[in-house]
Amino acid sequence: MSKKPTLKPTDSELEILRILWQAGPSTVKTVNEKLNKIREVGYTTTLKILQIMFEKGLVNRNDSERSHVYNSAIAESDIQTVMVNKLLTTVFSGSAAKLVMQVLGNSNTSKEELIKIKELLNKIERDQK
Amino acid sequence: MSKKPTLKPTDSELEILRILWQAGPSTVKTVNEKLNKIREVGYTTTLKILQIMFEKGLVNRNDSERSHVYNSAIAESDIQTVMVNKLLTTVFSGSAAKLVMQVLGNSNTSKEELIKIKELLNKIERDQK
DNA sequence: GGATAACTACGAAACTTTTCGTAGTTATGA
DNA sequence: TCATAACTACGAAAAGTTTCGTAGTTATCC
Repeated sequence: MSKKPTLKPTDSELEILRILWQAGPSTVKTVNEKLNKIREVGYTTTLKILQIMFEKGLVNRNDSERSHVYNSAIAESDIQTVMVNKLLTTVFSGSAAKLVMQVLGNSNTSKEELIKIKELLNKIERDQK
Repeated sequence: MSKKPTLKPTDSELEILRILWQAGPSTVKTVNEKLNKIREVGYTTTLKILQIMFEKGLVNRNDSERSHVYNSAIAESDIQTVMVNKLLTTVFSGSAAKLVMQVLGNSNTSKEELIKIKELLNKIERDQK
């Protein structure tokens, strides 16, 4: 019965979602303070976006206390899946390999991470047989 | 002296850029026809977006003929770099490994692609030493 | 109780993006 | 040449996003 969220957050919404994922349930005040470590933004601006996100179903809200407590209503991994798939189709014509090569070729990935990735590759190869 | 493009195309702009990358220099008519294979959109809508993109420097234009010919002014790889980096920071907290694992875990990648990726991994490992 | 502080709600302005109607211009062909 | 087709230009409406001012409500503390 609850409306399913858009799963297409705007940039501002994503910024707030990241804060919530990292911090867990938070008041507007807290979110706004963390936002202001990155850039200047008014309290009511943050409040408004949180309210819009609540309407969209992107966050849920506990208003039993005077200071309402907001929390992400969607898992970080869900957003990651959606956003990666979007990037894949819109910018890499669906080629996962191209995307992966772009990432690996362009960033500094630690040895440990590379090993993890290689293990995953081996696992996928095994499963494909 | 030419203005440098934003490198932050909107969704509609990206859609058109993809068509141009794939097809090369194209008239509005051609672009619009290809767009309409995906979704219905008016001719003047496509024209308008192309004109805006021209103003932004995202595309260049040859208007020596009556039918102006538009072409992408930025390389596909440049957009790929920008978009991947954006995704990395905004959705994966900068962890390339997480992103790669998401991609590999969630899509059907061909054996050949997997091999290519593994080769790239080996190369990076070698270079790191 | 009354002033002040800490909140939320509401509404609207400012911007950006998307869409398209309409008018004007140039080419084409009967 | 004149009607029609194929374009571009212009402008503005529609929709979405971002921002914040102002008003109202509730708690706190003297």
